Amino acid sequence: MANLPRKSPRQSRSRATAKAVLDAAAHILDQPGQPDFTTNHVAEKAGISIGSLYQYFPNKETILAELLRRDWQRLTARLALIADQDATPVTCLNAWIDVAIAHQFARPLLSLRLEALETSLNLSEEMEHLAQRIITQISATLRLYAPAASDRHIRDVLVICRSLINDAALDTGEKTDQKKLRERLVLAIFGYLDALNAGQQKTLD
Amino acid sequence: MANLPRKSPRQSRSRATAKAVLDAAAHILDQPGQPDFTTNHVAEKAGISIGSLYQYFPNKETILAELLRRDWQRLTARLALIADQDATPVTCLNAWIDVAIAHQFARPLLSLRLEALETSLNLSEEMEHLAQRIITQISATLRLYAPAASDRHIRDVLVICRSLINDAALDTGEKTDQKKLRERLVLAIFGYLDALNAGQQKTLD
DNA sequence: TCAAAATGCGAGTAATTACTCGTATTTTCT
DNA sequence: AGAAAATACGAGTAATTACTCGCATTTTGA
Repeated sequence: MANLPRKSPRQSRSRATAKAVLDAAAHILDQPGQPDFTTNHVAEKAGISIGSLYQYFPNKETILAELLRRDWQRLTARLALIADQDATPVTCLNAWIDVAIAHQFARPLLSLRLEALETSLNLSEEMEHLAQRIITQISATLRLYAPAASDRHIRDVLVICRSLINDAALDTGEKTDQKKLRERLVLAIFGYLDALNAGQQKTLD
Repeated sequence: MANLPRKSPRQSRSRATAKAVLDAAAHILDQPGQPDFTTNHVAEKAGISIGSLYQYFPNKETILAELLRRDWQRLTARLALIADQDATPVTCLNAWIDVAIAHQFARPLLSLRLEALETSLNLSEEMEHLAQRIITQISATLRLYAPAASDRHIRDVLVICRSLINDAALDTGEKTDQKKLRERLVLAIFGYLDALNAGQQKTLD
């Protein structure tokens, strides 16, 4: 795998080329079935030559990393926007759920596949930091609702959310109703947290 | 991809060969990092030649399919055993949780990776049927606890269980405590179902 | 206008890897 | 024992695919 840094696009022409690559890659990865995600195919779909592709992406992995970076950045930006409005915990959580669902439904399979690569791809520190900040915010809000929740409990809630949303994204047959998905997410999250609160009270008795 | 049927092992020697292949494959897939799951490597780890491997497995996918079949069969057999004892719903559910956790912890990464292949691999009808039977049993038991649960709700509970167990399997750092995982699973399952029951009662008022 | 820089091109290279096939060895069975 | 069947072997083949490099074309800037 080549790892040489490539020049970054200076002219608008080359910026369009780089964008075409990312768009084509995103499109390919959002298709059902096992995607033909080869560099040659990406270049073809982007309407450029394979040589041009490698002028701005030093290797295949870089394309995925950039897609993941953009996806993640878009999501975290929206989540942060809500957090900054310091509303009540429940309002915050509800808004976050909406954002997460909308994000997943925009490009269901793409999000799903990028997420699967999260561990194998090495993200930039910028991303790591951004991610940590969002998780901290969500954790803080969740803990306002369930003060006794451990880090593990918080993580559980996030894992549960992801799995339910991902499962909905896999529903190719019948279009999953976003509103109903929302209701079920609320059920799962607050079900878990309420049970946690109740259990904690019991031990406090 | 060759698809010719190969002869099935007749002598004990060849049965050992086939077993060695499966054992090696399972071992490779249970290692952390991206596994070197190539046919040549599997044969090498199994201590046999690549030619011998292809004498009993017509192609690479067959190895995975057989691994998945065995894994799934072992799990469903244990789950069915519990269901046949017709205990109370809660007792059943608790026993099932223990089985699921033990199964996952036996070969954490292997289970995880085989599960990811579940959709792309085409399982035998025998497996499909067996799976459906187990799911039906679990669904019935869950519905005894939460009569108002829809198919979707049942599926949610199963999805939640899988995700929490899988997430625990990924914990390479600190060994996740099985007992604590159990408690959290109970929290998630009954939290969801209790919330469902409560919500249903509310609309019935 | 025109040289230099930037960008585009795509046939070709090198590495990987699933899978074959002719041959050697071992086991079975009479 | 000895022929036939079963099993083992592994160098070699064919297909795929990430990536290069020399050259053509376009854009920039003075």
